[in-house]
Amino acid sequence: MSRPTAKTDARTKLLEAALSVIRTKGYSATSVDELCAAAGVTKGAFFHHFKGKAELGVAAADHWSEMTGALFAAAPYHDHADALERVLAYVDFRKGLLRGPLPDFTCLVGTMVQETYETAPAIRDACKRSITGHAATLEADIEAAMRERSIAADWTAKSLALHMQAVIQGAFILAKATGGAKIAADSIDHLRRYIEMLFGVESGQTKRMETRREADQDHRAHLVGRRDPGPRRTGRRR
Amino acid sequence: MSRPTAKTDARTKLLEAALSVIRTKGYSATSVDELCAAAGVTKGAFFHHFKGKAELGVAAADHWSEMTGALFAAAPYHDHADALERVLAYVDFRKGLLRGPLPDFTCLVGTMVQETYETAPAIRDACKRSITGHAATLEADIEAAMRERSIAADWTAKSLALHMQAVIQGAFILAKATGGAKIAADSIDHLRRYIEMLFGVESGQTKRMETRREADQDHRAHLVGRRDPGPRRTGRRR
DNA sequence: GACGGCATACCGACCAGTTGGTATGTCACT
DNA sequence: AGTGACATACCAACTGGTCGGTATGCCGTC
Repeated sequence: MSRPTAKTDARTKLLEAALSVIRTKGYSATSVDELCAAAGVTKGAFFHHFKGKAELGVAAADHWSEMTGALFAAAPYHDHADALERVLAYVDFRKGLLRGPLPDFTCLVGTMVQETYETAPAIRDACKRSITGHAATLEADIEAAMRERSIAADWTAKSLALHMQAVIQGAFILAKATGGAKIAADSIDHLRRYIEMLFGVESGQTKRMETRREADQDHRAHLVGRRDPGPRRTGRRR
Repeated sequence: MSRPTAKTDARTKLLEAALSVIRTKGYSATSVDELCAAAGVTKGAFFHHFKGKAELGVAAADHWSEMTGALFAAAPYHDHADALERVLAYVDFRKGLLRGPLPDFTCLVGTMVQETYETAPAIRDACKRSITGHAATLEADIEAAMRERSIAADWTAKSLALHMQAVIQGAFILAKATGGAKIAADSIDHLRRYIEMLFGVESGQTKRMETRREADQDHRAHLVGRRDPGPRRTGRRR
């Protein structure tokens, strides 16, 4: 049924090329010819597998969802027994991904949706699926954390999960604007601090009225190998 | 020096058209011809004022900085005597801007930089100037708030100002993906709560261990017409 | 096990329209 | 008569997309 030519068929090569090229120059600026050249296939192959450029856009977003889905599913942040720690470890994991050239760690669908939200509904929807689908994988942990820590909040697990995505997407934009990842890492630090505060974690970070003078030094220390001593309390309330 | 033909010269019309068209379809997908048509001028006028499309991109970003700079400079959030309240009022102001069609309230430079960060350094730099320049206008208030509230933190006013921009930019992406502003408003709510928590504001929002059952109801109440009872302290500035 | 029939995967020349950009001209002021 | 502010006409390169063709595998039939 699907053992056509061999290992890497043209479709897969085109999809893989699309991720790389579109993340570098955007969707609109990426031409079909360039995509074919990058994938090492001909235009005939392109239009054999996709009805047009727009369909490739959708397929690329879906492919992105699969790739990132697998990456996050296999990531170690799930290992923590404590739900809140899983959430925080997710944030750390995202921060850890901010390495290498910008096109390698920024988000395909975040880029694409900005160019297509008004002009290509099919692509926009694929991007929406990708983002909200990924956010949904965080909801259970956030909810569990809320339960475990007895958090009664006027925000929902879903809204926090989406907010986390917003911060990450925004961090990518700042990174692209400044040409470096540091600014993105700083923003993710703020996100982590926010989550800690939401859940009442007393980290060594934000304290009031104490004029701690070592504060400025351990700026990034909290993420390299950070591991909270353990769940404060296994118990739940409610 | 600059009273050429009349009220709205071609350059200004092109710039204004650029804001609208680029925000709708992105920079790459916007053609010079379309820009000219939208501005009601000819191609000759375009290339008379700009060396090429890239130069228009830079000029559009600079124009955007001027426009938004004036908007925010004239905005009422500066009126509060309390620095923290100015910062929070800024957040509210940003949230209040989330009205009408998406292309009307989303950010030009946030869109452009995603398409040009690797291919057009001049545009990227103009976008960077726009974002960091705007963030810088928040720094003084944040710093003053930190002083007034005696906050000793391991984050800087600058990093918080930039984080606020990241959240807003990310919120725009989510809004574009979902086709609505609500998701962006929710994210800005989270941002507000974060700032409140950073500064130790005891708002009616996130409480722990109290099983408040009205929490779920007043979900959006806190921003529609929110106005803290008044400055906590008329206190000094610098 | 050779056969024709048929589908899939891919090739690459070609097309019409669009792209950013140019060359030249007009015209109102100064 | 020169200059800034446009307009018109035009172009070469590129755009997304088409189309006829080929190579190869799988199938039931004889």
